[in-house]
Amino acid sequence: MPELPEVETTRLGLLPHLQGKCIAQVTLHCDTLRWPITKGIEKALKGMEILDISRRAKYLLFDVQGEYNVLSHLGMSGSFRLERKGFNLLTHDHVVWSLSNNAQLVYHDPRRFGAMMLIKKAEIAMHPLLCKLGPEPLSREFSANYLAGALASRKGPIKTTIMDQSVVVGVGNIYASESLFRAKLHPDMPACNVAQHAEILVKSIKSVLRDAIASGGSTLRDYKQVSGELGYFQHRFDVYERKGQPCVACGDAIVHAVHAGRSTYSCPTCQAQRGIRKKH
DNA sequence: CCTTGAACCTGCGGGC
DNA sequence: TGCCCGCAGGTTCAAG
Repeated sequence: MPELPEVETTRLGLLPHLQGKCIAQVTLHCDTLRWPITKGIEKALKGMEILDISRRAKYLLFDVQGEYNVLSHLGMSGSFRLERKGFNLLTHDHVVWSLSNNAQLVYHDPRRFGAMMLIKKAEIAMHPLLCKLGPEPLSREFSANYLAGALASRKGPIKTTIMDQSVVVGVGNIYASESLFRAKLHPDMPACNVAQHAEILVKSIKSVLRDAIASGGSTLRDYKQVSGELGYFQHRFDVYERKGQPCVACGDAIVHAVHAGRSTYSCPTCQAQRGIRKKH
């Protein structure tokens, strides 16, 4: 479910409730998500204060007292919510952190593609899940110059390339289609041919992600903000899941395609391949 | 190195 | 009603 905007919305929702609170108890209702939940996590976190929550790519990083931080990923269907003591445990509520003020942090993930693991603070930068990630899309590091260089050796379609987390992090299946629409670039364009349009693509990715964060992310099926409120960026999709509906810019029907097994949506007119003249 | 496809797992909606 | 199929916001791994 979550791309960068949903993870960032989760972080922003959790932070004011968790920062400065102590973890009284951790309860596991499941051993394994995508990987086993770190053995001994209950003991390692007990009594520790939550100092901060940060985000890298689509990972949440809980900075807690002691030797370890907690690295978590929401996979396709994961979410965090806050409850009160005595709450009704739902199916797929896999982990509960009981806080010192009786608030309960619940990790819920039907498909269990997510993750929760301890990592040593000293090893964050070199952690295998984090060390090969590309730049943060909303940072200055993600520039036209950088992207042009990253695309130069890539011949695959631009859509799958911007979803490659070693090129740029945080862009998933929704925001890839939305970004390419804003940039007026066809998803099938070979990535190396997009190097010359890197500036508009960088701007489009940044603006889509910023707008989505400002809207509390997108709720397609089950994603909710920490408060339980739905995201509402889905009401502002230009192309995603709009097959056959009129393009917001030109009125032509949005088309659906598949790239690397994932659905892609685009406007065949607005995103006609740049640099290729229409035949007549 | 780059790319693709399969795998992980559950739930839901559509067609028959 | 029930079953089977395809599909769903991600990532890793193996193989070409």
